[in-house]
Amino acid sequence: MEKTYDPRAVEARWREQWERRGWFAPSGRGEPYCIMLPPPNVTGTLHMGHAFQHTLMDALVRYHRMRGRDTLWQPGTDHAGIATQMVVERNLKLEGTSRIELGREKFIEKVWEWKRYSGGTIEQGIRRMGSSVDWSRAKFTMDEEYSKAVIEHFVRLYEDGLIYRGQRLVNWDPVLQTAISDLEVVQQEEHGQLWHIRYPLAGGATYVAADGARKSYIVVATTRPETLLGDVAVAVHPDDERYRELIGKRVLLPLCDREIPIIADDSVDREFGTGCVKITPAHDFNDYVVGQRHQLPLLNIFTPRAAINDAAPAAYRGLDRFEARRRIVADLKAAGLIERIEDHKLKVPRGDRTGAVLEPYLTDQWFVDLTRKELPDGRPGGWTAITKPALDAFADGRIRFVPENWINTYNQWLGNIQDWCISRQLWWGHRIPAWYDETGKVYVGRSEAEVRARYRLGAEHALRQDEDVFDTWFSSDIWPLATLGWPQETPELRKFYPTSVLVTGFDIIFFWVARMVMMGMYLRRDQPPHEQVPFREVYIHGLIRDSEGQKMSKSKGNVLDPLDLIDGISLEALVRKRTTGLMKPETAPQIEKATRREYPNGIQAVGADALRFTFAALASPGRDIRFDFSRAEGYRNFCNKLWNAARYVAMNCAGCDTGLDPAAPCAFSEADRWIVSRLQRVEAEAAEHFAAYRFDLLAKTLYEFVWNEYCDWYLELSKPALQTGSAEQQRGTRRTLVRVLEAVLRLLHPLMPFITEELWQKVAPLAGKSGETIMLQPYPSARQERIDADAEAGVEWLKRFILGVRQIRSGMDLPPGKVLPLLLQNASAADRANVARLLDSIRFLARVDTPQFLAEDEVAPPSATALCGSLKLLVPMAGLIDKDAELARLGRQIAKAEQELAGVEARLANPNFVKAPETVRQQTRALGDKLRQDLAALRAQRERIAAL
RNA sequence: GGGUGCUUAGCUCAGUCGGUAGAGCAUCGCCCUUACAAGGCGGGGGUCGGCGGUUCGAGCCCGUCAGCACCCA
Repeated sequence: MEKTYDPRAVEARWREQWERRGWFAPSGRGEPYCIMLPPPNVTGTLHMGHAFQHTLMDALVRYHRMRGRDTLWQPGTDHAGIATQMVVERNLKLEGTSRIELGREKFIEKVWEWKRYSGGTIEQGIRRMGSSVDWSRAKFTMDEEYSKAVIEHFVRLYEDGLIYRGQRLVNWDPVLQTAISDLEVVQQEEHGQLWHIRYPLAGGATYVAADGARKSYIVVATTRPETLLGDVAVAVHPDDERYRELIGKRVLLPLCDREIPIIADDSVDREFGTGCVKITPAHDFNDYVVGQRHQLPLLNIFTPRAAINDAAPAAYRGLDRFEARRRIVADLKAAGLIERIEDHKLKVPRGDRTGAVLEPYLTDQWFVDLTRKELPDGRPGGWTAITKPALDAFADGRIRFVPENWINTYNQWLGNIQDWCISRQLWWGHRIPAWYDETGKVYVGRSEAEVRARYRLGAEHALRQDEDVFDTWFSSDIWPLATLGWPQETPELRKFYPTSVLVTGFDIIFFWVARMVMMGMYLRRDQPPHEQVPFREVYIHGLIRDSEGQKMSKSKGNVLDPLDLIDGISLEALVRKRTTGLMKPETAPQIEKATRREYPNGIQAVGADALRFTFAALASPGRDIRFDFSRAEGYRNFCNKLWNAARYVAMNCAGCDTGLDPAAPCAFSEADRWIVSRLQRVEAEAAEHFAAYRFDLLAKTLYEFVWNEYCDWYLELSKPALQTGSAEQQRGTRRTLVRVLEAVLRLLHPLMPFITEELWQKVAPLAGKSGETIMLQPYPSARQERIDADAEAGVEWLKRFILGVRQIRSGMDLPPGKVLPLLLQNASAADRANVARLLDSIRFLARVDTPQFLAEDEVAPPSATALCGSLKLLVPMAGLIDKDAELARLGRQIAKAEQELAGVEARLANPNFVKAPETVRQQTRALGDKLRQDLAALRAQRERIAAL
């Protein structure tokens, strides 16, 4: 074996083998366990969030597979409507053409081309992480079968009366020219202005304003003066004394020569601006509601690109909305109608993809009803049939969140949900299965043929399919169903639905989790209640941020590519990667500088296992992760540690008797029994941590066991045993060495699949295990009867003893290799027995001669001292030890003990301490006694040395 | 405005049932000891954000203030 672990070749070999042998597929035996991979964008690349998420899912899947469950990890990709269409449009622009120029059919062909070109990238990334997904079942949301399921989904809801088409205000992206979901709107606080505009009263009327002056106008405050063209009323609060007399009167809308009414509505905030607000129902969500209440007309003044349309006065037609604002403000100023302009902070809605300012826009769209209790014909409405069950599933525990407090977020959102606009004015996606005849009458069905047959429409009856496609989430909401074959009642669907756990980020609880629950349950409502839900648990993980806590983004230039961490990357290549293709090229120098500062030597390869282990170790619940590269380096070192431990075991056990023959007796030392005992405890902890999704504690437990116990102590203890032990003892130690290591490899396998597989192949035969892969071996579980309290106590004593000698050695600057004489004073019978039993270990690990016991009345020579309980360890000073150094060392120890004793005594002195439980009081008294004894011994020693 | 989370060593974070604080990295000293220098051994480093309360005892429970982050309106 090489001296250092090199992940590259090992990883490539095993991931190829695992997949080729079909070991990722369900075994067909055992209780089902299923995780649905959140389908990534088919044309995307693997980012840190995926890598993190995949680590956790793969750990779960490998764990349960090893536990004998019939395990399916269902992979696949999403067509990601808007995102993909935008990328392809950008590419077309570079080629000097456009979507419109190509036409729908050719454009879609281009998208498929792009998918074929870049579609494998993310899947390769997933493979590199070691994810054990069942590739043979991989699905794509635009697959023919999947698309059929999406259509079925829509048609069924439609037939149940839960889908309607209507003209409503939606969030409109004027750049993409499509409706987008509320969830895709980012409300950004920006600096703007508040314009105070005079609206003259109609017919030359006047009134006495609040300041006592008689005025012929009222003042309306607005952040969007251009929408004035679409005003249909001015509203005041009904109780507002200032304007009471004006209610029912009319104003003359500036620049438009239209008269509009002054109405009273109690939604008006009297404190905001002047207390008079303009009402523009076609361009503001609040105003829309007000308009409905007062039966006001809807006056749309924008084109789909948000330019002024022909409903506005001729002077402004065709102007872009921002230009229109400038012109309108200028014209109002010229007319003396601007009273004042003040700076104002406001929330601006922007599209999360384009960054464009969105418009509330009046369009025909398709909606899923999620709010009605009952349909007019008496059937259940969307609230009753879809929303309420999705709330109930969590309330009654059929699904639970981990960590559970996410339930609040979920309930709050679902409790206030609006109907879901599912149509998008895009070309890439599932085209809505609705057809219109010449009169505009709509027919919904699974295909045009079905529609014609069903409604008896002959070929002479022209039908035109709806141009729009579905919101992507309206297809991924049936992911757990459709990937398993729904609407067919397939064996897979019966076996794996409901799935076991969904692993995802909190940012898509609304987008995806809630919608899968709603639609999954609705479409399975004929099943028993526990079988309807799409998953039993939802594990919500944090977001991966950079080391400064910033979100990783291309534009910030702080993105890390998981593959670069696995493979390593030079500084120059990293800088190039981060600074090319920026939206704002002028930020490149800054990004370059920051990158050179943070990674002056580029990134050294750590391998997939170390990266996975890092993610697991950082996966504390309810917390975002600041990705710290030094942590990954630490776990690369851990891989190397494990590798070298195995190397040691191989060197000492390969070709030797490792106790496989049951006829040959083994003698197990205290150390052997200790490490086996500790292993049981670790195995029990591992099971707990998996059950609680505490990957961080799991990683910590295993790390500490391997490094601090198995390597630091057990391997060292095995050395004297193998050098000087009897045949039985050597056999016992070799057997323990290989068996504990073999178990450790299985314990670690779900987190670090590659290195554990590689080492297992070498170690397993020595441990008498056979099998083609560690993947399919049982996960270790604790055996109570192997816990050995005596051995644990013995080795703890030994560690204290050796630590004492090492402290003397280190404090005295004595070379590690130098064999020291050692005297023991004040030894109890137990101490004497321990020394006798563990003599070889003591001599080897402490590097001392056989210790000599001092008789009770014997005077010790001047020595450096350490304590092991009440036992005093003495290293004679003659020729070895520096008096001043030893005094300083003792001084430090005394100070420490004094400080601790002071605390203990303060507690004991508290008169109320009698209320503490007896065990605690006894513990505290014992601690005080021990400290006092230690102090006495240390002080006496200090005096003796000082007197020299 | 409503909600959630966070604040512990220089940095990144654990801390279970309330019993008197831990890890990794960094740092300092000694050591290339035959598994591992990506290492070994030892050390230093803390007013657990502030204040108040409950308690014999608070990093942990309660209240309050401050700061940071995110979500919703």
